[in-house]
Amino acid sequence: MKTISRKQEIIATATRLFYEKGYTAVSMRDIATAMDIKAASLYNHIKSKQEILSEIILKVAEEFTVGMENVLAENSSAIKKVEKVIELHIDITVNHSEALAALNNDWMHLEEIDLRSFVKMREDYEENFRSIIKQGIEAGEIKPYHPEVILFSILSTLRTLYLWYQKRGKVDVNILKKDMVSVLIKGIV
Amino acid sequence: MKTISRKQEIIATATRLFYEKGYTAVSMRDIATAMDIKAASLYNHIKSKQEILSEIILKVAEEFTVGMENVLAENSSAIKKVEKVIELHIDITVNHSEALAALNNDWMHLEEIDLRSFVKMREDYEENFRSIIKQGIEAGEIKPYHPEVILFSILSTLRTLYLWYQKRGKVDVNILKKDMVSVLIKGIV
DNA sequence: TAACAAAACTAACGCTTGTTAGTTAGAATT
DNA sequence: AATTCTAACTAACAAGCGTTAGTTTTGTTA
Repeated sequence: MKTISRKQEIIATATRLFYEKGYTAVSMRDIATAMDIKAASLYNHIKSKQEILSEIILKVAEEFTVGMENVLAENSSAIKKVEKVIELHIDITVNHSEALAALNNDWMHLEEIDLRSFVKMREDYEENFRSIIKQGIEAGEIKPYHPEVILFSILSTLRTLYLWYQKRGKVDVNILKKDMVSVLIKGIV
Repeated sequence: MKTISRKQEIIATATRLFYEKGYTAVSMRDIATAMDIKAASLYNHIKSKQEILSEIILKVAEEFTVGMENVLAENSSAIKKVEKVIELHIDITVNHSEALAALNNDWMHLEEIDLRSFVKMREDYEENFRSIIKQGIEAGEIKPYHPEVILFSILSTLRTLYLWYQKRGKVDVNILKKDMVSVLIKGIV
């Protein structure tokens, strides 16, 4: 179906514009103009502006959820799992850096089920990460700081990586992973 | 002058709403309704919606600038300066947690001189922080990681602290400072 | 009590918003 | 050659936007 690919073009264009100015500051006419068509034409391919936002955000949110489930399923130490989570974030950042702006800044403009579903995913994700850290502390692999502070510190860095990755001309992924794992882990072991 | 205090009430109300939904998603009518008056009445006290945004953002941005200048003026080790910067962020977060949402997410909706002035302040701030880290590395106080990665990691955590501080019922400031300094510094020394 | 300033009001402006209805040009399929 | 499908178009809608002008209410001071 050609419609699907055209729909993906719209979503890609919107993702870029949302990254630059935020969801509410971008109009359907802005998106259309960027594609050299009229705003009404967009509705041959998408149901609403809201649908664009939820496709952008939920697709990436599901990648996080699936990635976290894979990490949890592993049979390895807590520290190794933290490393895997860091690498998961970096992989997603590299592939969807612009979508992450919408996920981080515009999720509250989701509606109804989409909003609830996103919030649930995010809470579960944080809870899973928190339990990995707690297990690491119990096992003596991780220093006994307040787990909340460790969680917050690592997650903040990972969540805003998309801003820096864009700004400082896209470093090599493997070097980035090594550096980030060093800086984020060395402080807590 | 009563007008000034009324103006501050408007700014305080707008700050809260901008924190919840973002600058562009909040209308002048929203702000007015939250104050139990009509939108037109706001204009007895402020020039424009834009003025509200720039007062919110630039006031806090100047606190960061002044704070950083004080840190630079100190005669102490690089590590001690990094500690002071961490404490500066925590103090500002505690006092202006909602304004920081606008500063972080809506600065791009500033116009003209205000936008230029903000961007300049932020660039200078980052550059000053970067040079503290570089000096620490040269002096052997800080591990020789890529300074950019250290800067990014610490600054990301500090910049999103306002989100966590709101969510987890406002911890005691001094405990927070001690914990954050531990987690953020121990990893790099 | 009259005068004054502060701060609210009503009404409206021109413009932008997301979205719908109906139509048309071109390409693919029968 | 006729039909169907895709994807664009024009035109318009009702609602909401930031803002202005002019007026009225409210509270303080002379």
